[in-house]
Amino acid sequence: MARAYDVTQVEKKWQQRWADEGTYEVDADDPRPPSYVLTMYPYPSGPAHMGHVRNYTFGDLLVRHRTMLGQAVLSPFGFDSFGLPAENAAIKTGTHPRIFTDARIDELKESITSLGAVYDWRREIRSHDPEYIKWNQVIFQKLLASGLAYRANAPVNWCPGCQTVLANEQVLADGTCERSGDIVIKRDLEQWFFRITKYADELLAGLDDLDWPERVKTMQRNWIGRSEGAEYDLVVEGRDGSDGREPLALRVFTTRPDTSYGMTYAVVAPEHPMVDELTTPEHRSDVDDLRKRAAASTDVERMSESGAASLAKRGAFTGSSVVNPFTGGAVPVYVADYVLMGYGTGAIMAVPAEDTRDWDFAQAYGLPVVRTVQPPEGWDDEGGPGGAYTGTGEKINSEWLDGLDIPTAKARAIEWLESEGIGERTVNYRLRDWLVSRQRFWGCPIPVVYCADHGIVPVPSDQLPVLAPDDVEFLPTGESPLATSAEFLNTTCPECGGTATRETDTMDTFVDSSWYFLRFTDPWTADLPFDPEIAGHWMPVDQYIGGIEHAILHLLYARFYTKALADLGLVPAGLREPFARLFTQGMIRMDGKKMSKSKGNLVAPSSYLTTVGADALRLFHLFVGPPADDVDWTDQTDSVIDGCGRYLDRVWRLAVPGDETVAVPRTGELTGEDVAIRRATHRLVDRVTRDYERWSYNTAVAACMEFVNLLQPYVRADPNGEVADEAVDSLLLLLAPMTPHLAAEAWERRHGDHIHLHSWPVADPELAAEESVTMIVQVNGKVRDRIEVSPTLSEQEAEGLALASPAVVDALAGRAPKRVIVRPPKLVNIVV
RNA sequence: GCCCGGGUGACGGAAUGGCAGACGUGGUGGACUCAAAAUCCACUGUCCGAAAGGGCGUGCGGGUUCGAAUCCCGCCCCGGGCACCA
Repeated sequence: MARAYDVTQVEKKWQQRWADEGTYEVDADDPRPPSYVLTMYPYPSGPAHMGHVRNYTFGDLLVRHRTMLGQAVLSPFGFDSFGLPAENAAIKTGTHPRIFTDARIDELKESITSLGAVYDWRREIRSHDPEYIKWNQVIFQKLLASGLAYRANAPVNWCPGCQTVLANEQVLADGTCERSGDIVIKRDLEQWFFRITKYADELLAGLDDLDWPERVKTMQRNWIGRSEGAEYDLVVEGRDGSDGREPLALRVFTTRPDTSYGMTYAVVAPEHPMVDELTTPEHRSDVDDLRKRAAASTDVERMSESGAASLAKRGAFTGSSVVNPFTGGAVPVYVADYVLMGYGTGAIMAVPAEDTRDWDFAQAYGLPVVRTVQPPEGWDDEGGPGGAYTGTGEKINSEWLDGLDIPTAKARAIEWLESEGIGERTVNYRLRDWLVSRQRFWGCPIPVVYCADHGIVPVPSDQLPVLAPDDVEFLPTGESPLATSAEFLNTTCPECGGTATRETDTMDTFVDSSWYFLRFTDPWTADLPFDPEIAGHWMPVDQYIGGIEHAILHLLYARFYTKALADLGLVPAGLREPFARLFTQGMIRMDGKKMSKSKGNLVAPSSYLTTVGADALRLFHLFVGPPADDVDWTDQTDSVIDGCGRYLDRVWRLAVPGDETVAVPRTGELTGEDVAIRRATHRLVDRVTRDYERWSYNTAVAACMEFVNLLQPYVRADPNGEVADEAVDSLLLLLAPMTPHLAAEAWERRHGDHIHLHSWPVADPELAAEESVTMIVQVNGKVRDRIEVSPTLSEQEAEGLALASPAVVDALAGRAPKRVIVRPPKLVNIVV
């Protein structure tokens, strides 16, 4: 596409200028009000893709806009540079991950810069940088010292493809690995955890005050999964202690203690520690079979077998019974894999009448049903819905709870349990502690050693960072490659000097990304990860921008880390939330699928940079639709991008003096047309300013296009010089955050100075005020006339004008108005 | 199953109670040109009509209102998230 100006030369020139002049470098002592705009730091996978372009366009626009609004905008950039792709490349090609990663970073950095996105590069972070590793390890040790990091043996998620364990958050709903797609299996391993559950309540409550997309908050709420209920003991029949044996009770968790009278059996998870004790000899083989099957099956298999039909093979009777404390009656105890050891107490009271899973199981095993909530009429009739009833209703078959509503009955039941000492009110969370160990090389080493005498000993701070050695075998063995380096593995105990071995696991890369935004505020302090005061100056991030895919993982971990660091005194105690506002932009789709490397449907931004240029590509991303919406990349997209380039050419011709299509300007008295252009200019400033504030960039661009459509014939005919200059200058200022290169170059040619150092234009409401507006006149809601009226028209005048309109007289055809709705100056509606 | 979004011309979208379809893409016609490109101008929801003009029209069915793409109720479809969590 032939262009009106040398796009490449202009864009390179300004990218160089912004870097050389440090235009977007700010410090904490800057007198302007601080603002922190952050785009999620990327994993460096090579040159930027279209998703990056979209992401960084929004971020860059905000940085430039806020700077023009007079704020000191902190705009740092860094790289989430630890991770599996580099290690997999090392396994494949033998290139060291560091060399591989640094090369990818150079490519990404270069392509980000060529978009015209500006950052304070002095603050650049790479997670694999030894300085960053050191502070990562210091923080780990502080978490360890405070009990927030701990080592435990637990059934963990193992991804055979990645040859490492995964956090719960990294396992998808279908039981596969979010990264490799392999089916995740369970393994019992000794691993490191962060005690995120300690903050479950705060993580939940804190969401209320965040200016985040509602769906992200909902996803986090669901993930934390708080549920209130009660735990109580079911005494095992014959084991109440009266025969001299140790009393034995099964503790269950329920959110519906009000339904206790409907308990017709109890269930324990296959992994429950009491299974052996509960199982009688004649049921031993059934129970053992079930436990074996449960242990061998993956979550995928378990879930594929859900439904009443397959429930029969998923449970077994233990032969024991427990006593329902409410009724005093005994009910049988089953083992079934629909009860999970990891939630609540791993045992439940089963109420088939009011729980669908219990209902299905009871059907399969012929267990009785006792309703404790009155279902709606017809529920149990022939042809009625039948089954478990989980809705509201009056309590029945529940003795002293009868007639109550469910919430009241719940409260009464808990009061009774507590007064009898049988149980108590409890809160359960779905959220599990964060498993941070990874059996991989390319990550931050966990800075502890194991000593036979002293157990787990942190590596002394003067020996940090613990860095991975280069002499390792990059083979995916299921054990960290670090374990293959004898030099690394064997060390001495800092406590006693005796022989010790190092921890060879590395940290989940989500640890790195849980505090990088804090390090950005002060990456220079020598004796701390960052100065708490300076962090407090910039934090929280005023606007965080990223993809929806991080709705749970990164955003939840970063929130946890911020709270933990605040409690450890590393950031001001009052800083409880890292990201005040979050924006999640839509993804780029092609052929209905997300555009990504793995799907093989990438469109490279670089090809556009050399043809239409960065400004046109940026403008396209802003113009194509609301920022939060997905973008469909179609056959038409190139035409739209060309259209954006065409628009910029028109702006160039209007703005750069010496173009023969601009008429010689006139001075003196303003004509009606001059006033109209001036009004349009001020209205544009007002409208675009408001559109920026509400993230409506697509309409802001549309308004600018509309303005050029109006302005172009004006400057080509007989323009007033002052009016035309004000129009063009205002337009350039409004475009400056969107298409920075064009705006900067055109402005420099017009005025000789730097547009991005100018302040944002302000509309004069008087000049923007319309002289006349179009009033719609309707008869019975149908438009019959349009009348030009003064904006300050009175109701009487409006009605008079409307009734006098020939078109209205025509439409009324002699009928008398029944009612006249007058909304001056917009509308009159005559009802007959 | 549950929880969010969303459904408007050929296409991306605009309008959040008051002129539906701004702006752009595509299309059609025209100006300029020897010609093409570029540029500029006009038209472009649908039906009836030569035109003037009029009817219809925002997934479907109802409702509220002088007035509904917009608010309410019910349904259909599409996208996303969650899901043996007791």
